[in-house]
Amino acid sequence: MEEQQMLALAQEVLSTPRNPRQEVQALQDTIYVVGGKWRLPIINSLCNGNKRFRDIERSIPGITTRMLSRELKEMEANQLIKRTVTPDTPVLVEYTPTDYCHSFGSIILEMIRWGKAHSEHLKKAAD
Amino acid sequence: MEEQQMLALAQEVLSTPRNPRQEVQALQDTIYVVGGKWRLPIINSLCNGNKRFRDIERSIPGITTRMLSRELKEMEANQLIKRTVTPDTPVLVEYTPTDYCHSFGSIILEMIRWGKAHSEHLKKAAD
DNA sequence: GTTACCACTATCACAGAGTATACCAGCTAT
DNA sequence: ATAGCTGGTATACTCTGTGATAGTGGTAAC
Repeated sequence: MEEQQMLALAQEVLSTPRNPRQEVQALQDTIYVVGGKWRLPIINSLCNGNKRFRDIERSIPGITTRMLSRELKEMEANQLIKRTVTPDTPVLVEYTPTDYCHSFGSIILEMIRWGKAHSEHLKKAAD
Repeated sequence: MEEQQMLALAQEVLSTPRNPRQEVQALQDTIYVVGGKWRLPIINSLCNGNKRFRDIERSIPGITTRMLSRELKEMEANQLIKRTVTPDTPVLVEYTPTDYCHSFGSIILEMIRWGKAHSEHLKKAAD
């Protein structure tokens, strides 16, 4: 990415809203799509290079096999991920994020940034 | 904000993760705090300048008085907003976002960006 | 005097998100 | 052979976030 583009992005990101109606709709759409406790952590895990069921499971504290299984199925149906089975022995199942899936990257990064800042905030407040 | 700072921000936003353990924790913390259907739309509405109960309500499609009331109360308890009562006649109640509340700005903007891009995506797919 | 706005609160009810636990078939290393 | 890995399913349960509906007390306009 070029410097110019990055500046433009930063400016757009930081600009003030223009059309509240449209923007609240966009916001609610996004909340609907990434809603729930597990979508974004799963996408994050996949984008971090985890491909196999148990690896993804282990990378997300607190998730159960049931929830992971359910979410992966739904995300495959929604074209967010691709499931590939290699029928060697032993069988290998791999989940890979699609381009569409990668489009959540900025949201996830902002949320990680916020979470880190928040924990710093709590540390300081503990003094 | 200076150009230098903005560039640094853009670079940080777009950088690849380093510490997956810490980052997944930060992500889950954030999801916990902004979880639910209404938090972010309410914060967005407040940041757009809405102060009064009915104004906020009207600015968020689908929300009920009950949910708005509940969320506002909890957000006040969590120092996200300030509630000010002016006991003139008629009584005036105003909700204003705290600095802490403003810290969600980047997340909201990214989600609005995603939502807009998503609707463009759907329009194109309709062809 | 009745309609309507403001700022809510109360009660009831429910789907479905999420949890807990157990289990399965197939493979593999010891 | 038995313990452990992989990639899941099945069953049962909780629980809470959310929705629907109604109502309150005060003010003000027509």
